[in-house]
Amino acid sequence: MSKQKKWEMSPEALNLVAERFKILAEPLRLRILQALEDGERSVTEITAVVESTQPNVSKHLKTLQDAGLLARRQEGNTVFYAIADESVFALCDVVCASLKARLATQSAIFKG
Amino acid sequence: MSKQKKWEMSPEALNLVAERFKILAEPLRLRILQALEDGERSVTEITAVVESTQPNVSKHLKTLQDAGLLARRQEGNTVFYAIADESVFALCDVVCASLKARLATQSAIFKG
DNA sequence: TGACAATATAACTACATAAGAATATAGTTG
DNA sequence: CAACTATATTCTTATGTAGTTATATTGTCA
Repeated sequence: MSKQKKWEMSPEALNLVAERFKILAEPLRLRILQALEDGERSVTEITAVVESTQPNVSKHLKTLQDAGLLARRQEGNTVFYAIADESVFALCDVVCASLKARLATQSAIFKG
Repeated sequence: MSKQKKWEMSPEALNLVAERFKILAEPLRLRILQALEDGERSVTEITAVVESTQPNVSKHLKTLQDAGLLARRQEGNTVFYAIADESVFALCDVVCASLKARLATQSAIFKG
């Protein structure tokens, strides 16, 4: 692992970064992103996949779209959402690897 | 950019990922991590750098430590905290790049 | 136009938590 | 032990927001 390069961010920049993390800090929103991994889907489809209510899903979809993570496309009566920023998957992968490493370390404690 | 590999995570795993994002979704916590980028620091030093109150900083330090992101070392009367999980910097870099790209796109709209 | 379907919005409730203030705990030094 | 310093904890207030329910909006088709 090479050292990350120096992190020179203003407090204002950190506020924006924190906002992005906040968007991703909701399990249902992560499930929505996961549901769209293979391509666009309608609101009804997403609602079924993530097993929530339609208004709740609509609200989260708006949040994700406002954050620039989703794109919206309307076709007649139905609205399709799609991933607009693939970096979310990279972020989740990094977190996942970190969590796995941590759990492995903790688990090793009990193996004596 | 190559496509991320398929994302097969259970809802429970996504809950854990969301929790990690939630830890990072606080500007002051990001500033604390930034303050520790170059090595360990005492609580007093951190409090001065991030310009907050000591109790508030202590609480956030505990949150970060509980999440496995910081390590704690006590020496006499003073306590030093240090980064325990370098992945946080990688995460911030990814978010930062994504935000920059988005702002560049938006800004281009006004350049005609 | 009227009935229907898909999506969005509004009002509300419940819960989580950040920040501040006061205090407690622990370690040091005289 | 007493005085002091560094850090942690407790309690409170204020704010944000996820989820629910009800309703509004928008589009289609008869």
